[in-house]
Amino acid sequence: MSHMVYGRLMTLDREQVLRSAAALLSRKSTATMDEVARAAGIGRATLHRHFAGRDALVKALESLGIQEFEAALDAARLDEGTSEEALRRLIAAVEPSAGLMSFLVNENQLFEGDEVDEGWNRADARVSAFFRRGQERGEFRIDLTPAWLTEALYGLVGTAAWSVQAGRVAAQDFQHMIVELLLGGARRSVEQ
Amino acid sequence: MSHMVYGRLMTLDREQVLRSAAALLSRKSTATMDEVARAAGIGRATLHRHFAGRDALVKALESLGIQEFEAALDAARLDEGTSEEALRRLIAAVEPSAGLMSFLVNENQLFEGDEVDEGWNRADARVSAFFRRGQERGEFRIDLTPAWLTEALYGLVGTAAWSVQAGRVAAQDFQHMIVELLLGGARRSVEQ
DNA sequence: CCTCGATGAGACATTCATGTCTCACATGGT
DNA sequence: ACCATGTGAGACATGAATGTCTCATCGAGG
Repeated sequence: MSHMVYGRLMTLDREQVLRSAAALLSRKSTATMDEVARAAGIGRATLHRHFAGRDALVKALESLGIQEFEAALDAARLDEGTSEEALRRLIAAVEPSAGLMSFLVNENQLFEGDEVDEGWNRADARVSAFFRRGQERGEFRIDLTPAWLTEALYGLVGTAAWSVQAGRVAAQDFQHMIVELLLGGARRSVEQ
Repeated sequence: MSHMVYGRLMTLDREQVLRSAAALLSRKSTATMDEVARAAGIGRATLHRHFAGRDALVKALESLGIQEFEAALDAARLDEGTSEEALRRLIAAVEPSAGLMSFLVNENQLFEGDEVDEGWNRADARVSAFFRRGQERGEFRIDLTPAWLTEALYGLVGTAAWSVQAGRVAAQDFQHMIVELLLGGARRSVEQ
């Protein structure tokens, strides 16, 4: 039998389809179900067999994105070392998922009042708590709220992912661009 | 006659319709032509009389956005005073157009290879040149490229506009959030 | 008061993405 | 060799947004 149980683990096929869908939709968020299928190298009918519809596909992508982001949060060990080191680890861990996250953030903006996936709230809380902790330690300035720093983090990750995608900045600078801007800003500090 | 010449100035009606369309589409970028019409307090047929179709409407919005952004660039007098002061003026001048700009930036991402409006290139060049000048003056750090700083500026403006819209941050903090993060970053500097 | 122009409402055709279904085919397991 | 399951391709219905058209109405200007 080629299918295993649906649960914490998913079928290899499903996983691969989801990956290629993420790659495509990160570039072209309005891609058709047919385009998604072609990109995955399968027929549209088969795509519909895996995912009931576009909504189901997007929800699956959302789960994947949340899962990857939370894995990045784990891998970053946000409570170890200085906040700066932790942030560098987080951005590094998040880089492979940046395109998908950018897509999902934009996608979530469309559902105005509707309830957002609880996973996002969990992730938001962890990021926000990280910034608050850094403030309490005296490592982050306190005139920028944790909520704004969290949003700015998402925004910069998305902007960087898109800028790389569009060829406007070098892919190898991804982490440096985000971390340096987020931490130190554009101003050239005196002691530097 | 209720119509004046179409040219540099547009009909008051047209202008107002465009404004309300900008306001609506900034919040809900997928709004229908019918919704746009209702929001403007006119019928769908009338909307089509003003703008041949959705594409024409978006193009008109793009022109409006570019015009407002270039006006903000003018008003900011980017070559007067320190780069920091100039950036503060720019963000202040851009605030009223932030929602529209955010919409247009996201919209432009959908037209991958297609040629972008030349107005954007002009504006991009001015912003990019501003950052480069600041680097040459020693006011901005040189390890972040002008291209990235330009993209980050757009991204942060859009993120801030959306965060305010979503009620996650206070509207009155708009300028401070963007300018401080963009200039100084989140790190608490020693001399502060 | 009358006329012209713009409008709103609605009918209508068209296009496109979606979702469902059928059928022939191939591949893998028995 | 046989059978079953998954698959691709295509036909088909559906719904939604778009674009076009007509017509009755309203209002301003002559």
